[in-house]
Amino acid sequence: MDRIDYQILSTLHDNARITISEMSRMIAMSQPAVTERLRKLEEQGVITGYRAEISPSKLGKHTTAFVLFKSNNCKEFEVFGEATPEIVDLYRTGGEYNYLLKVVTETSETLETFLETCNNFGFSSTLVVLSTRFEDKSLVGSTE
Amino acid sequence: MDRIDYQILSTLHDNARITISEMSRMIAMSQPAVTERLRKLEEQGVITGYRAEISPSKLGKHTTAFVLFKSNNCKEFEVFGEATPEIVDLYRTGGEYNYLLKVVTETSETLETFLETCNNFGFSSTLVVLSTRFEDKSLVGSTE
DNA sequence: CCTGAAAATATATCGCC
DNA sequence: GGCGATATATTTTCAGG
Repeated sequence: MDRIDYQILSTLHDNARITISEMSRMIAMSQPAVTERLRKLEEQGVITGYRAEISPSKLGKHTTAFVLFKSNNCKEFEVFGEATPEIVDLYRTGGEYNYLLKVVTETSETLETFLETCNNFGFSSTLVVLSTRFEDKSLVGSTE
Repeated sequence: MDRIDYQILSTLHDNARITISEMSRMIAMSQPAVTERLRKLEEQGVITGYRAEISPSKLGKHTTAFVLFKSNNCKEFEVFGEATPEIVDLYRTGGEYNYLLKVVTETSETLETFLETCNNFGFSSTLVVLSTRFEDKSLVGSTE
């Protein structure tokens, strides 16, 4: 993992659909060499995937919240988490609560319905997101 | 936005680097038609970007935490948030705290240093992530 | 590990329905 | 909106340093 690998990671973090040819021009290296480096970064698990970012509001999902959760039946709760489309992220945490969920719903009413379902599994505390300042800041600094 | 648009979104959410030709085969539509639909989805802001997912641990970042924050100088705090590479996500929230941060650091020691810096801006409460069950579940159901 | 060249794919841009 | 055809660009593959 040298500086060129970091440049590749940084570039793909900004735009995962860039062509390898264009990247190879940006970083002044032949296109087959970039292809091979990229293949290795994927193989080693440094890059775990590529995803399109989709605007929740354009899909009618206008409410985002984080829910702290305390469950005493973790297996059951995780099955529920997997099966529930509103739960976008699911983290196991230390401290008073044992789960943190990111939840995306259509309106605050839909969020309320979701939270009522949650009450079947334990105790929760909700933080409503008013706005997102930024998300997914790059882990690789521009000069690494 | 019909069923085909949802198929395009779902496919790109799973793999943002798929070729349009391959997508056009999967959804049985001509390549120029898929290209045109994709162009419109980007133009309308339904798709806001494409990013590579990078494994924090492969970059030596082994600690993730969420930090609840109460600041009484929001402008100052947001400038700090932008400038601080450890802060990966920054949300404005309602309730007792006014910010929620996702923080990624190398070790728990680096997290501690970060939290000490934070104390200059207000009061915080930290939830350490033990493990991530899943992240970025698709907002578009497979049959929409 | 990288380059350069050639063959196989993919994309952009037509005119047409 | 979508299709087919074609010109341009990109990716894959591989011999050679």
